[in-house]
Amino acid sequence: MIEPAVRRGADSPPDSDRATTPPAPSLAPQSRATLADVGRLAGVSPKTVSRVVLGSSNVSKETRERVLSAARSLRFRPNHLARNLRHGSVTNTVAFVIGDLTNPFYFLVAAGIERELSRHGLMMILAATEDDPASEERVVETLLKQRVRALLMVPIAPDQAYLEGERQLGTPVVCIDRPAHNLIADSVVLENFRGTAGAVRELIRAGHRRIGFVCSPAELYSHQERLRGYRYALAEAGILDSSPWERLEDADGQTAEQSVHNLLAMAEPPTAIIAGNNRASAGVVRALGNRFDRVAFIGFDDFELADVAGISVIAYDPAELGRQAARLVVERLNDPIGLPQQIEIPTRLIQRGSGELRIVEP
Amino acid sequence: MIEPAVRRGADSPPDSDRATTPPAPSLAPQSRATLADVGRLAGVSPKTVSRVVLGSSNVSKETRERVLSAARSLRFRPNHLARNLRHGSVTNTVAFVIGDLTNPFYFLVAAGIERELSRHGLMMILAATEDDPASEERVVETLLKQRVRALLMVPIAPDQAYLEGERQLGTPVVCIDRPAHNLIADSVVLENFRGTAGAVRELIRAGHRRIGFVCSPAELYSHQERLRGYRYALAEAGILDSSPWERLEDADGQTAEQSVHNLLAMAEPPTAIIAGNNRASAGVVRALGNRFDRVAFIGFDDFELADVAGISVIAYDPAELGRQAARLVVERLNDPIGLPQQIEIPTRLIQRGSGELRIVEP
DNA sequence: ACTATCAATGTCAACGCTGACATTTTGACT
DNA sequence: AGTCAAAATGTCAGCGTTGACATTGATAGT
Repeated sequence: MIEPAVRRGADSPPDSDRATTPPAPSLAPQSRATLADVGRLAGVSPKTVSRVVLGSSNVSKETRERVLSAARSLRFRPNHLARNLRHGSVTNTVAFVIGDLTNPFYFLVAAGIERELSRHGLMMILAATEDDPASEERVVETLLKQRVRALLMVPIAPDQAYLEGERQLGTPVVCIDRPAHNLIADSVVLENFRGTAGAVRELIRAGHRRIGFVCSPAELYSHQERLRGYRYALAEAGILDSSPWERLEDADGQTAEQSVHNLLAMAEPPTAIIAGNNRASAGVVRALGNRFDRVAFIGFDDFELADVAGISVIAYDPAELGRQAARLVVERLNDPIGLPQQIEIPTRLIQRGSGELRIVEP
Repeated sequence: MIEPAVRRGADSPPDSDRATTPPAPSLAPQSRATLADVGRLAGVSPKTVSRVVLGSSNVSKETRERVLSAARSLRFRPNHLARNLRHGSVTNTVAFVIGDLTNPFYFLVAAGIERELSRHGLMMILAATEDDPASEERVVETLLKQRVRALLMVPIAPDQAYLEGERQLGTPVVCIDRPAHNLIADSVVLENFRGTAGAVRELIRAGHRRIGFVCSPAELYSHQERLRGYRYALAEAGILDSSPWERLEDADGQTAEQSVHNLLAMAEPPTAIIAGNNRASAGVVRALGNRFDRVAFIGFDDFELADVAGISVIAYDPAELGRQAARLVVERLNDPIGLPQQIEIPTRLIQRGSGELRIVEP
């Protein structure tokens, strides 16, 4: 932890010297100018300087100009810490609490958030929990001490009840990608169910009956929903037990490749595979090595150059997810009361021909 | 712009009512507890509460416990705005000013920054300038008003002299990917020159003589260096004029594909192409469509699934770039004096066989 | 019993700013 | 010249916290 060191200028020697050492006004000031400094130079009170800075109308033209020139020459920059403290400790910083910073998905979400927030004069502070449930509360606590204006988070801890008090104090909390547990909060999620269900239906239509599903363990809401959609669409087609083809073991993002090899080694291997997230997709692609004539493939989440490789995906707009979440934050700030909303970001199947278009004989 | 609204509790009615309406102490407090509130409940002075919160030793065990329990029951959370103001307006927030949020490169850098900063109790605030030089100073100004502790930036404006005063006040400025203009500042850049020079040498070794270079206009330091490395290695091989094969026109990230088609339409088309950045790479891959038997290809910057597609790249670790930059910030905070450093992040050629390994007859 | 010492706690002011309110100045109109 | 409203400016306090310093009370040493 870096300690804040109070840096007063070299023209503030220890007390013993003060009486004898003359001030050195010619040197550039070593500490920041305040309203009072500007006022002194312009021959007005700090309050008048404040009025100028805030753009109040009740300042004579010549005073305003004198103040502005003094401010410029002292490089005055209003202290928002002080201003915010004065105004009830309300900042214009919104925190985005994210599990795994290296997942490109979240970055695109963050980009959407940043853009929307900045349209409303709000700034985004990014905090990572390293996908560690225990650190979530600690990170959030730190942010609240900074008096962030609102919280955007990808919930990772099993329980967000610790935020209840904060919510009552009027801090908006918006959950991203999955809803909060034990906390009334807005959330923005994907159409997970519709996404996989649609993909499965498409595969069924092409004649596939044995369809594999490679994903992480279904602990997260999003993955549960995707699994549910997959099973539901299979059930529609009369396939009531899909468990032989479910491989929910890619916890670390490295196992998906192996899962595919396992599936292909079955006596009756699947003729198509769906990946439940972008990490799993990468694993599947690695395992299949573009041999989609053998096994059809559809991945959840688009990725760079998937179009070149001709890989079909269930796509959506991560930036839109962020944008909507930020929009909810702004809405809640303007109108703290109101029922919590759950927004669903649409997904759509982009068919690029990675096997899923070919009609398969049963 | 959202106005900070002072939210005092419902138990603070207008003055006219105050005398008649009894306070409702049973209701949860609608405003945040302060040191004074906690002190009142625990029967001690605010200062003693402060001591407990700061972990000072000079508090008796029983007082400490009484205070802690009072703090817990009031959900007390120290106000860092006030604390920071008291301590000379020094925060623990470091800003990362970034041009284009959607470039995955910067996100990985940001991830590296965040991780390193958090090891030192610092938080990262992300601000985008939308690649607009004019907005850089505005964005930075806003951040400085918030009294960010240090600035990490990808310089986009042609001049950073406006930060000189701030530097003198002790705010570390570290530039990323390219050095600052007219400002003494640390910077962390890539081994751009060595990267392209090495790639060209490898192609020369394989027998290539006509090597194309597809990139954005060489306005940025990084691109200039890459171009320089490309030309230098060609000159080493006796090829003194490479201009016919230079296509520095991919300003928007969309033109690279067209540039490749132009190159291939030449009377003597290049037998190999180097892309100067990841956007250009995507364009080249799109244009060539994996037909590396026709034209060899090496891209600057690795990307997801480049290994699967077997595309050779000049790679480096973006997170390392961020980590080093953050390290510099921490170093400068601990030791404000010292010569500015320029750190170079190594690049290395990863040969995956996108044509560059095949020996070409001259 | 009497001081010296030290631990535990309190008082006060200030960090920089701005609302609420007070005062002074200006100028327009009798 | 005298009155009054409006405009321009100033005074003061307090946002929540914590250093510097003061005070209290207990313990130990003579």
